[in-house]
Amino acid sequence: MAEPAKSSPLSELRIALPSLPMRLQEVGRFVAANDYDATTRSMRDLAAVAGADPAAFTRLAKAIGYSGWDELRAALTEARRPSQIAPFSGRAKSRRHGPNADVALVTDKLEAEAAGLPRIRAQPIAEAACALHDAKRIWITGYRSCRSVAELLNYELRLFRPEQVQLVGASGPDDLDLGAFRPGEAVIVIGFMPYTHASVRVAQAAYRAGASLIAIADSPSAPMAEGADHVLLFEAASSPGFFPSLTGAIAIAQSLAAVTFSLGGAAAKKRLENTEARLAAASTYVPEKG
Amino acid sequence: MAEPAKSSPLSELRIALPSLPMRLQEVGRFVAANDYDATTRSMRDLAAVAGADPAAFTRLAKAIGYSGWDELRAALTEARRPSQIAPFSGRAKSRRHGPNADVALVTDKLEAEAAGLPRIRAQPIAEAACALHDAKRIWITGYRSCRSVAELLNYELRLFRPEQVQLVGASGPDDLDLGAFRPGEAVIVIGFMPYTHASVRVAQAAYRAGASLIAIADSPSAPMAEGADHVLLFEAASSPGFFPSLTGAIAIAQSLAAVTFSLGGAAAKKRLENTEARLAAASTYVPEKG
DNA sequence: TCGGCCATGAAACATTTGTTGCACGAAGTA
DNA sequence: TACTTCGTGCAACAAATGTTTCATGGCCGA
Repeated sequence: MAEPAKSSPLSELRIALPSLPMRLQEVGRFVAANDYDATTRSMRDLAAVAGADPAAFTRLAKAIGYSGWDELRAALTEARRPSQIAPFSGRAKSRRHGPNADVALVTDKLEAEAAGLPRIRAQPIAEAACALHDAKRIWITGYRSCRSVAELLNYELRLFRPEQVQLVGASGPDDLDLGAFRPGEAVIVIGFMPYTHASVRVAQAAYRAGASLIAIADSPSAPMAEGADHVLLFEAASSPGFFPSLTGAIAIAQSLAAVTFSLGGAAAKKRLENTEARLAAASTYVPEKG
Repeated sequence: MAEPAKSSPLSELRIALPSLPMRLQEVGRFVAANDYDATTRSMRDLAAVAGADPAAFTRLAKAIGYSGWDELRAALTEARRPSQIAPFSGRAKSRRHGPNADVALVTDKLEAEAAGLPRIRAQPIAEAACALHDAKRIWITGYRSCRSVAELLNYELRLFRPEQVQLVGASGPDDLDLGAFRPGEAVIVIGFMPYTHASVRVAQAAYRAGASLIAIADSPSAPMAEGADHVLLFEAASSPGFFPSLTGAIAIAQSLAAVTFSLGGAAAKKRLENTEARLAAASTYVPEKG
């Protein structure tokens, strides 16, 4: 197995955790979850809160390679120390090569992802949400990498409008759904350059059927945006040569879902609560720990 | 004289500073300048660094109204505690109603989405990408809303490593895949609170199989992160009452894919070009217009 | 100059801290 | 069953912590 990065004491802890005795695991989890208190409060205090023996903390520290709790705590303290340098901002774009070239690439990529978000316009999203709110039925389309955005939107909208939201092509060939569009329904198409024929076909079908068309795209001149009632723009192009950025599209999708939910009022809230209750009853989730 | 705002112990300290004896001023300034060490290291340690008498710290605390150094330190500790709520700080949640309430909501939501991005750490992503690069096979898991992230990652990685990347559960029940994990393979699990049992099961299976485990999660103490070789953190919690934010997870996924591609070098480039050529030949895309 | 006052450092104090030795009990082995 | 190993809680330990006391020395007013 590859040598795990010893970047942070927390990661060392996490790696060793599963191979530890049960009580030590409990304590370890507690430390990982409350690492701030671990650095500030005393071992006995922590033991009292965690409901464990103080000695367990010392044993935990030794089990993962420290000489004692003091040393582990010191490591945690250093890891938590507020970085003396700014996290991002005016970071010099130096060394394109060298040992940390990968890290620089990640940094660049993240910056590129973040750069597009502030330019997203809020007004069209709010208007599109109103259209969704009024729609008797909502169809969602996205191909290739945009499929993930479409599925997220589908998932979130179905949380509170389960019967009225549907992915195009979810229950058979897309073409079957294209004939099902009706006036009073809404069709969402997500895409960016290069545009797939399939998405354009969906948009055209929606237009012809008289459904209100919402396009989430990277350009107002995108072919799916032709005839659209609402066009929500994001910036896909980022670092050249790599995959286009989808964070903007995701942000739009989530905002859209949030506002639509908000417009749904008490009824939507009720539906969401029902859904969550059902999931909880099916014990889908891991119970939260104290 | 107006009672000064007792908002933070540091401000109390600064206010009282000028009226203190000289030595206490020095110590006070030292505490204000090194408040992180003040909360973590011991009084005697601080005294040694500051070149002052340990007793001076006790006297300082009493001089500004605390019962002793312990109490002052406790106050500083609480003031420094990472806020479990509202990294939004002093944002006035004004006009929640009115004509443009929806637009305001969109704006808030978008800001919340963007806020988490700068805090993503690049180093672990680069390390995880190396692990992916070395992996003979890559499994990807995500449930509920995280499924969209998993599918995006799957899509992008398959563009240049089609035979080696696979969604868990893509070709049958998840349980079948869980037994297929092998050492030398990589398993990516994406999730945030509340965590699904299924995702935890996948993580545990990966750990037991000796595969390298990469967790993309909202907390280092997430159950899927236990035993993980790499943990990539994003912030899911945003506007309360609404769906958690996935932009951070998407940004991480895309950075991960980009660096992995970069590590692939000429071979990966070739594969990607082949894939694109095939798509073009199938006339998937709408030709660009001049 | 004297006497009171306060700031200051050093040492002694009681308390709390992290650690370790020990005993008990469960789980595994011969 | 008898023996060993290991995990665990308890209690005692030495070290370190924050606090207090005391002695010293400088400062100002009488």
